[in-house]
Amino acid sequence: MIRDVNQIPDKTASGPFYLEALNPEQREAVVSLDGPVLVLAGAGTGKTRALTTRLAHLLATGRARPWEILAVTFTNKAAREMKLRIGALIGEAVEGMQWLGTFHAICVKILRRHAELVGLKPDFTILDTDDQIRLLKQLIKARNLDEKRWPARRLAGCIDNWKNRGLTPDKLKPEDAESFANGLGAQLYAEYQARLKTLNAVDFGDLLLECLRLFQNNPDVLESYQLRFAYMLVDEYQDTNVAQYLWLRLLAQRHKNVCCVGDDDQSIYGWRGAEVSNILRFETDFPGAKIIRLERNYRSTGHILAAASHLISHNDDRLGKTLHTMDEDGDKVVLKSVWDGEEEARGIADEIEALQQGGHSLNEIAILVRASFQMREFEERFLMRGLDYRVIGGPRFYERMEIRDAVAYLQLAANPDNDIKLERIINTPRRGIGAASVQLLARTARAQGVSMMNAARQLAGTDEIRGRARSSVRELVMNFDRWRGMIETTAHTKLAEIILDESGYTAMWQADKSAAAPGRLENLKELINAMGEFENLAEFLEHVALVMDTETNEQTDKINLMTMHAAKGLEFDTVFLPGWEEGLFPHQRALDETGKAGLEEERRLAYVCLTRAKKRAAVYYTANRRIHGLWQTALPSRFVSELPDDHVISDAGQGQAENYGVSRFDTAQFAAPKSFGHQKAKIIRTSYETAKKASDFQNGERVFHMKFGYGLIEAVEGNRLTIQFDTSGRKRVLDNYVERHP
DNA sequence: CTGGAGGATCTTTTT
DNA sequence: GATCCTCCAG
Repeated sequence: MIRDVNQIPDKTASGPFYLEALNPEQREAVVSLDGPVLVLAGAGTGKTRALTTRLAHLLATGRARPWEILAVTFTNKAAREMKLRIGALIGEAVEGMQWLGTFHAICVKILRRHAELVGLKPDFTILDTDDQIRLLKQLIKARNLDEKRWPARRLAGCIDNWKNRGLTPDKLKPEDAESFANGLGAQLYAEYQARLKTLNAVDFGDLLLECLRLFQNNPDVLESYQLRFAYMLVDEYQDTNVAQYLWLRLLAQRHKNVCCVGDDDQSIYGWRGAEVSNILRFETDFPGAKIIRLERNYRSTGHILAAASHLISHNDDRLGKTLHTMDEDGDKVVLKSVWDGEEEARGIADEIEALQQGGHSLNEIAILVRASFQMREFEERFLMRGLDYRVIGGPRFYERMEIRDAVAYLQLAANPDNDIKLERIINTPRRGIGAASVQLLARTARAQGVSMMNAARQLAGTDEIRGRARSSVRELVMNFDRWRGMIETTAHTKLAEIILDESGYTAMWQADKSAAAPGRLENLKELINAMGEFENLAEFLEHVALVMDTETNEQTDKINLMTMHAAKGLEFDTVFLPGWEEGLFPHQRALDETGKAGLEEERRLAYVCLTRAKKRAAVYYTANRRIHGLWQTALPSRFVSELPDDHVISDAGQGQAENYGVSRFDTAQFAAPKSFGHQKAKIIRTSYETAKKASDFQNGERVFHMKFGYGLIEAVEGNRLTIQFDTSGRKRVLDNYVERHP
């Protein structure tokens, strides 16, 4: 949020009151209503304010009525917040904005209206990831593929990837299909899609793709939406994937009043299909687009902003922005070297206690980690000290096993033909219906073209299933028939209680002696509670499918603990950044799998983290870290050396670093750094060279690069080569991505 | 069909 | 080190 103290109202401002609180660039972003607009909004530059004001302005000036505006966000949280803030500006009229939501929510809305046109029934179900994996597992098994070598999880990843790129099975190129089971992936993908159709189901990726297909195959439908959406607005544009981009471009063709807001430096979701290039090519797609840069930062003090800006300047692939702050210099970014994770957690807990004693609120303190396993050490330490903390973006409520099971029961009561849900709960709790019986049900259902519930109803009366399985199947069918009959007559919360009770699901957890069981029972109670917020069962189930988080407006004072990714969009007075070590951050896997692009994304992550801090930022790195149960010597992250000396203060704690001698953990090449400041850069360079030897390429050599083709080396700096490529122009690449051309 | 033992695996995560 | 998953014996 913006600190109003720092907003410098422009004296020449005139017009509506809400424009007065904006700086000239923000105001430009608000009043440039016609034609395509790209707002490049740096971290902390009042993006959300500009964006919500723009929407309010559209409505207040009568340029558009609420239902003529399409406003898309990525998360439900962002959609909620936007709605709240527009409401604060314009009041009730915000309720009419029925097209404000996530990409997925908007697509569902459109798809339900035109389901038949894409071969679905309007009550199609939306699969969650569990269901998806289960289904894929069946398909892989049916092909007699080795499940170890080709896990369903990985196929799900591939399919997700393809869908993000807008690739339906028919558009898949052989080289794409190669990524799973030597090309079999393409066939499995096609089978999976066919299976979804017969189940009258879609997965998350399909919501976008099917909507896209609907538009492409039905020009009249497309036109009706193009006409309806007089103005379009997209938040976090740097996070859009290809499918979303195509969807937007199609809808914007008519009025071309599309406003995209984003920041290429904050693109941290490349690994799940986000294409920064969507920002880069905006001007090409929408000729005459107006580009507005928001570069006045209202969040961080001078040193923090300077450190972050300098760090991100190491990236080649960026549009380039220069952020300014009117704020004072403030504190320098603190750099701390510690022995290991334990000392790191202890040190941060100490700092937090000191801040707390100084009257600072814990709510204004955050710890941002690269990987979730790093959280444990902090949680243990905080519990020990009695410091309250909350984990942001941890395992989500609706993703918990017991909640998914319970929801599956409810979905099945609402729609007994939902085979996927039936398979999920048919033997949970254990009722003696094993794999063999389930197989039989599935086979019978398939043969007769009916749902498994119907097959179960038939088989319960024959001898094909024996013993306990048979009586259980019969009982289950009868139960569901009864529960279904109660939907109209019983309050949905009451019905949920009855179902969980009579099915034996509650009893299953009551009998469970594991430590997690009481918590699960609590969660089930909470689920019933949450259902009360909805009118009826159907409404609740639609919500569950799309909105995986629950709103929590917790007011108590707690330290915020989260991953770096979860921190995007948030801000805190004080931010602790532990674990800045090579391999952890930047993460080794990012480097291995996507090379330079991966490194730059990690660097953007560092930038996002630093710019979360308003007043204080502290970076920590350990000399030793235990990963997967093994102790490893850690090298300071290269990002540490990319922080500018002028804006950083090195602090070896209470001198602990000096007191440690060389330990059994130290390797010959690297001992824990003894002091910082001027020596910092040198130590790190040494470690680099041991880790990654200087290039043995020379100027004038001809080389080949996987992506850019053949080229001539023009310069060598360490392991970075500047190459003039024959067809792709001049690029700087790392030497391990090229090979000598004979 | 169920439960226990051994084995592989372990970044980030929204919808 | 911890957890989730698979396999196998009962």
